Amino acid sequence: MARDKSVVKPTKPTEAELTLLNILWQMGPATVRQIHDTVSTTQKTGYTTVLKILQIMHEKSLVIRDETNRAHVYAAADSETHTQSSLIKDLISKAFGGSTSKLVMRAIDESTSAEEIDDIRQLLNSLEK
Amino acid sequence: MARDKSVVKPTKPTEAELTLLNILWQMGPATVRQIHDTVSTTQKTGYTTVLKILQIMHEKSLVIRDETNRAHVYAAADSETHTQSSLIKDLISKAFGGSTSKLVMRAIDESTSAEEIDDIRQLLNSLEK
DNA sequence: CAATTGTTACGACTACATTCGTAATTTATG
DNA sequence: CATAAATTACGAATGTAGTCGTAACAATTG
Repeated sequence: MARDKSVVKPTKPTEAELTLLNILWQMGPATVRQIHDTVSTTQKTGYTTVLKILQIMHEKSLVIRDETNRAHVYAAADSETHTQSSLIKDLISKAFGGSTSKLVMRAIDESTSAEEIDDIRQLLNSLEK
Repeated sequence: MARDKSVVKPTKPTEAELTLLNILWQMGPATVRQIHDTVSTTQKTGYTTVLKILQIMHEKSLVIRDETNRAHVYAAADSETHTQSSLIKDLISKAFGGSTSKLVMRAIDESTSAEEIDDIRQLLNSLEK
C-alpha cells in the first residue's frame, strides 16, 4: 500500500539521527561543519556522512534548513521534549503493554543513583498538589 | 575490529523480535505454529517469516530452543523484566542524557490516565520506606 | 582570473531487518 | 510401504540505515 504523502507522518529518528538531534538541541542551529566538529569529539564519523544524514533528516522533516548562505544551517524541527515524549510512547506501547506506570516502575528499579531517586521523589511530591 | 565472540553481547531485539518475545513471555515456551497462530490474530505474517525470525533470534541467543521433538519449542532467553530494563537503559542513554529522572518526568507528562497516576503515586509511597 | 579551499549533491557499497517461496526432512496415515 | 501433511532449512528479494568517495559547484585568495 502506498503511503499517503499528504499526511505528515511523525517519523521516529534512527540512532544516528538522534545523535545529531541531540547536538542540535544543545547547540541550536548549526552548519554541517559545526555539527561534524562536535560529533567528532565523540565518534569518528566522516564529514559527508554527517551531511548525508542531515539531508535525509531534511527529507523526513526531522530538521529544517536555512539555505540562505552557502553553508546551510540546520535546526531540529521538533523540540527535545516532543521527541522524547514520542520515543517514550513508542517504547511503552512496544515493550510495556501500553502501561506508563510499568515503565516508570522499571525505570526506578534502574535508578541506582541516590540523587536520581531524590529528583523523582521531589517530582512526585510536586505532583501531590 | 572483529567482535569478541567469547563475550556474550546483549543484543537489542528488533521490532519484529520484540513482538515475538512479547508472545513468548505471555504464553511461555511455544512452537512456531502456536506463536504464528497468536501473532496472526493481530498481524498478517507468513508462517515461514515467524520461523525465520525465531531462527535468527536463536542465533543471537534471544531465545532458547528445545529440539527434542520435531516441532521445536522456543522460549525467551531473558525475562521480560530484564529486557525492559535494558531497553529503558538504552533509551535513557540515547535520548535523556543518561538521566533516569528526566525520563520519568517525561513519562508522567504522558500519563493522562488517572489510574496510571495513581499507580505511580502508590509506587512512590512504597519507595518512601 | 587561476588555483585552492570549502560545501553540497550524487551514487555506490555494506550491513541488517523483514519477507516469503521452495526444497529437504520428518512424521503420520491409509 | 507410499503418500500426504507438517516442519525445518535455505536462499533470494526488498527496504532501510549508515558509510564514504568522488564529482560538481561556489567562494576565497593570491
